[in-house]
Amino acid sequence: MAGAKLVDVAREAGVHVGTVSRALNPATRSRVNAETAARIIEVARRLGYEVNIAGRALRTQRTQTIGALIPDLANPLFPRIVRGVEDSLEKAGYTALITSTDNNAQRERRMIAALLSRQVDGFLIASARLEDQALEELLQNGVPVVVLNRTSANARTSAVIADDPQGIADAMAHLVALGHERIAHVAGPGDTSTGQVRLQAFEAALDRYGLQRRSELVVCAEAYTIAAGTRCTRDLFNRGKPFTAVVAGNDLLALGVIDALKENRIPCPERVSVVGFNDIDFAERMSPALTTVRVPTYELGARGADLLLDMIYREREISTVTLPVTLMIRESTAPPPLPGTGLFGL
Amino acid sequence: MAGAKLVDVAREAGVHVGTVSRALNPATRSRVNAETAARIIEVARRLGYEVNIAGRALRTQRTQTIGALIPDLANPLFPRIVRGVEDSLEKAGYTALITSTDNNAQRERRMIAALLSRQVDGFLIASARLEDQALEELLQNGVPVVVLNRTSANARTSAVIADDPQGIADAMAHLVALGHERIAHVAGPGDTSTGQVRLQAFEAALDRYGLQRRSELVVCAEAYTIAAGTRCTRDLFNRGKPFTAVVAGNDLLALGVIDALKENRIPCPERVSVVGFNDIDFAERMSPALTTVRVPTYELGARGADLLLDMIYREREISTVTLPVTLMIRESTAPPPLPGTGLFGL
DNA sequence: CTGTTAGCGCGTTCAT
DNA sequence: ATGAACGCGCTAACAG
Repeated sequence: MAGAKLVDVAREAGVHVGTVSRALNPATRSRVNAETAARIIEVARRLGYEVNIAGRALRTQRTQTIGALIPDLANPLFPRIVRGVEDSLEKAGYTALITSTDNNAQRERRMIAALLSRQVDGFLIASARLEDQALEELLQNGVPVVVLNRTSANARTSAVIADDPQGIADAMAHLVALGHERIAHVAGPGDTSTGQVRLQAFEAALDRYGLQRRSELVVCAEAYTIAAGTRCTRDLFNRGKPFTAVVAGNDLLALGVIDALKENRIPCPERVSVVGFNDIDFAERMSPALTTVRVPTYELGARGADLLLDMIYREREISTVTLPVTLMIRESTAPPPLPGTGLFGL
Repeated sequence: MAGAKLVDVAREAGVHVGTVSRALNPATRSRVNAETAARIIEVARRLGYEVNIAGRALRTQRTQTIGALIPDLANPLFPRIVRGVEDSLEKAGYTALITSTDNNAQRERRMIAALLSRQVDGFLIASARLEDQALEELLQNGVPVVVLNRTSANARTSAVIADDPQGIADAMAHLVALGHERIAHVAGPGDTSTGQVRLQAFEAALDRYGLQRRSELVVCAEAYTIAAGTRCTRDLFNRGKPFTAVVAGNDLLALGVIDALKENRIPCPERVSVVGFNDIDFAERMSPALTTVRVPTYELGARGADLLLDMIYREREISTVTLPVTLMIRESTAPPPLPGTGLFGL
């Protein structure tokens, strides 16, 4: 196990290092006599030889390592994505350097520099903003990048995303079918594609069902966190416009909404329904169990990694993969209260 | 940004690469004229020079990268630990290669091989088993290792763990104070230190309070998962011995216990109280909010990383750090039902 | 089919 | 204080 090198294997097998290198690499193995190759492989195994990736990297300019930028591992959405990434990468002998960015542009830059320094072969970025300077530079320098979950304004990025418009459309159809007419939206941050796209889909649905767009019923969160969801909902209350349902930009925001509701002793879903987005782990165990849009997170990560490997090896052109979503109806949505019993005497 | 090398900086600064190397490394900077050093640093900055870690690694035998073995990122316990690890490492210019092992010994071996191949400077292992062949080999080969959360039977391992005995003792004191006498234990896997230590602490508490040890009220889970918790609780039911409280080996098992209770329409905490361990994110938002033992997870990761860096740089001797825990009393525990109204007519 | 050589980018020794 | 040269482990190119 402890560090035999090519030269050790070569000496032991009575052959030269070049031959060993060729024998051990499946791609070049055909260029060496089958019997000697077999002997070399056997010796390598016996000596516990493992290639030194640093040495190889210096020569091939490939580390077989990619960098993954994750906004916040504590958001249960991301561990699932990471898991998909890992599984896809492992098949190709790749490994991921995973870093949390905290949605902090400065920290993100530091992380990218650290990863670049480690000669990663490409980036998987789940923390992209619509206008993303760092992402822009990466692209400019021809670094292979695949954006996950969110997109950027830059059209030249490959991406794997969920069908957000469909998800919001399904959520709205569900609420309208229940009888809701005054529906609020706690949108994700405006500098993320998910924030904007879902907001647009929300407004499109309003139009579709002939419901009035009310700017007082839309509030934009500064981050995808529970605390932000709570703050936004308090805002909504302060505006004094009645509503019977809230579509939240994601599940954490939805949990924040529910917290604010509890603060004000407003029962969910009896007086206000709440819908989330992503279907994070434990969403169904919350109180109340969260109605939300399920995103195939594992697959999202796996497909993203596959796409990136394609770009690294085959210099494939950019492409966007959109994954289907499913509305999960649980306990946080119900028909609106009867007129006269609802919020603000609605 | 795009790959300036030492030689580029040297040419631009009208000086030789050796000098540049010395000027850029804080440790050797004193050996070079202050003015030229300043000029070199300026040029490096202007050219966007970033050290090539692969090149450095080949020379120094150090990659400034460590490997982290995590059983399951989807268990909210671990993202917190990882975050602590990241923050500590970043201060030292280190990065972590994070891999999920799934508690699968074979997968763990593959991951270790992949990390070794990448010349990681050390390992942070949160997936240790009591008898861990792979860990044993790492230690044997003098690879710096710090074990997190769990320990192994091998005394030569440095470790950062929570005060499990105290946590269980607190949980038991709480249940006994509420009036519980028939307390069951859904223990973690017997091949983990956490499983064994918590079980022992459970039995010690039974003795302390003069309660009878009943083997029918102890069942050992095969994994730290919700599903395993549910299966174990069904087992408990099948044995037909009454109990009014369950101490679970960790929070996921506790959630499984609660699921099994719901299956049988047994209200928690009215008829059976449940205590978990770890205080994972969202534990307080579950239904019912989980009474559990809080472990300082972020600090656990941060201290572990510090310890590992110490071992790498100062070849420090092995040591164990034990972190204090806190019982979080919430909604899943309550006094036992009155005799005659309880489970199995208790 | 295999041996030989060179060089990836860096840090360090030795010499000046 | 700085230049020159070497070698870390590996693979690619070229001979033979």
